Amino acid sequence: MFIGEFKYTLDNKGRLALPAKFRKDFSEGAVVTRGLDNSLFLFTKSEWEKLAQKIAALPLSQADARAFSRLMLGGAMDIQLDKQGRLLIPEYLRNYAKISKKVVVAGVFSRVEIWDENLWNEYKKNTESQSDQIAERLSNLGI
Amino acid sequence: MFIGEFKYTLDNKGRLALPAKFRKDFSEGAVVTRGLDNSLFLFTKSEWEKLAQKIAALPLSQADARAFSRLMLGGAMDIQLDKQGRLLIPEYLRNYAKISKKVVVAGVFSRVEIWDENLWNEYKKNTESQSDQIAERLSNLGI
DNA sequence: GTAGATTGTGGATAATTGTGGGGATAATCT
DNA sequence: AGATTATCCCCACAATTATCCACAATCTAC
Repeated sequence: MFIGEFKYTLDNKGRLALPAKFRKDFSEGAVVTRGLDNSLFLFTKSEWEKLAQKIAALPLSQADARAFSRLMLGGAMDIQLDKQGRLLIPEYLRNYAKISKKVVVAGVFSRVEIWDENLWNEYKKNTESQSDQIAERLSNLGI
Repeated sequence: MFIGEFKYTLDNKGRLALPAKFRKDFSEGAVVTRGLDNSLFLFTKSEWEKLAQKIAALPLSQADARAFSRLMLGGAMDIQLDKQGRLLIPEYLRNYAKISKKVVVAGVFSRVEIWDENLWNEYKKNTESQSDQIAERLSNLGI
């Protein structure tokens, strides 16, 4: 299970270090693909297999199912860590996630998310303020 | 399993390189045919057999089924890679997919799709913007 | 606090891959 | 038949990518 939030900088070859605790889980390979809110998802091989099977089972005849599988399967990429525990993120995924230099790596249970630091901060700010609102609304309900 | 998104340029003989990771799967030959959304589909021999069986089993009485099998079966072509892992796409398929020079090759699980780069970008722009639908589909799959 | 190990980051070198072209052979046209 | 065109096989080479090594900063253990 992946938990925690870590900051890294891409070197000028586009390589990204993973948190040391995560590395052994990816020793057999990793799969990155497009995630939500301009993030990237990183799965272990076995988690990915399960997901890919489900996506591939969607009907070819439906246009939006095709679009979805093109985004997720076509966007996915098999990669493996180098000896220092780094991975090279393909350019098109870096573009998708608007990743420039500073990156946040976050463990979210069964997957790892990769964010551009600015987007991450922005997103956190928004959700934090939202959670305040939610709490307030809850308190109005007497909780 | 084919995954990933790769960019190539056709040389002036019309040859298209395949991603190195895909090549061994096509060493026994490949089948290209008309795909959906103005792309071309590329199958391994064995995947093609399976799909062709399914299509052939469609009821001849339905006009849609006839049209679909003409599209896929009629457009299909047996080809094989040269020693550098390139394939020569027949002209009528290049025309169908509006392929000119820059090409995107995308792995989508059991098939490989071949797109003109411009059409691919356009298509992606249209689908990426529907991120809420993507989120919904992902949560349906348990992500 | 000090010594040793670990980790983040940067480069150098070696291997692979993308792309181009020449020439031999086969197919097509006049 | 002869000429023209297309197709396949080989080689070549620049550019990209993977692999290995290096080192400073940080952390851990005693």
